[in-house]
Amino acid sequence: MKDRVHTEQLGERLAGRGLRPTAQREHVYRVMLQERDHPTAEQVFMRAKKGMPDISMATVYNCLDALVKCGLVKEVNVDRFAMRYCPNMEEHWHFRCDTCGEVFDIDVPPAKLRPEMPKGFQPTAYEISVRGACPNCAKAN
Amino acid sequence: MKDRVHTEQLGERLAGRGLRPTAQREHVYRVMLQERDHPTAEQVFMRAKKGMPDISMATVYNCLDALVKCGLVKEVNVDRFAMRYCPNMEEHWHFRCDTCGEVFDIDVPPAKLRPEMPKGFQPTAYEISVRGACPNCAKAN
DNA sequence: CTATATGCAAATAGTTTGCCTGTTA
DNA sequence: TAACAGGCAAACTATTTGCATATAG
Repeated sequence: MKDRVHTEQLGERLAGRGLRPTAQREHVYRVMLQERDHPTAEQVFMRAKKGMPDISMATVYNCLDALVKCGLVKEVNVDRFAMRYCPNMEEHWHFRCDTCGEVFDIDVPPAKLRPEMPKGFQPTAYEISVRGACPNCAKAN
Repeated sequence: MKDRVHTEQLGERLAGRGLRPTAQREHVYRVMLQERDHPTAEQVFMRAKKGMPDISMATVYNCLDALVKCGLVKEVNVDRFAMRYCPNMEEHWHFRCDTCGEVFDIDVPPAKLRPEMPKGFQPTAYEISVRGACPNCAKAN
């Protein structure tokens, strides 16, 4: 149900940016909402092919771009490897596990979200990511 | 003088990691200390060629790797483009200007440096980068 | 003399682009 | 029917690798 609401938003959101709603964009968005993790474009591609076997990698990039432009998905850049995409639009931090490579959302009290900058700097986006061991991997040593 | 001290450290630091001191590694380190900015490997390569015309790109990567391994340089990953290298080993944040692309060090009171994580997470590195307009570009609108 | 580092060129990974066809408003 | 989107393959950028030669311990 919640996904349905989101999917209906999609058309308006795209239109607001002069972008057209297409089957591929809707499908990619649906795929992004299905698992609340931080897939790479490659992973989105593989998941998207399950319901739409002919979709191409270039289209996945195009769709993800469109979703980023209309504010439904965020790009996350936690390491030197592939860009990841995050459907959680709440302002939050990321924790990347050095052992399993997984990326976790860290919810943070609003007061802490926007650290002060020296005067003159005008921040628009805070990208805070922490690396280390996630609870699972820390337990397993 | 300050650089000289650093350069002398280099041999021991490398040895401590089982790495050999070479002319190239010393030269790349010297280049890193000359301008306290956040060059990409490509930029380090171009600067390094001035004093050592035959150095190769692969060697620049090797040298930067060696410097990272022995804790004299840090990798900085502020966008989806090339990795940057930072000779400032003090714990600090980064500010990346969306207009000019420049990366600035932001010194932060120690209390703020290591935000708390939910229990179970064991952080080893905090990578905090903020994007927006730097003082110069903000002034120029 | 043996292990490690360099230089070069080729390989790779992630992403973007060009071109032609299909689809949307 | 004009502008935009999709599919495919080729191009591109940043980085890594393999291999022959050079150098450090």
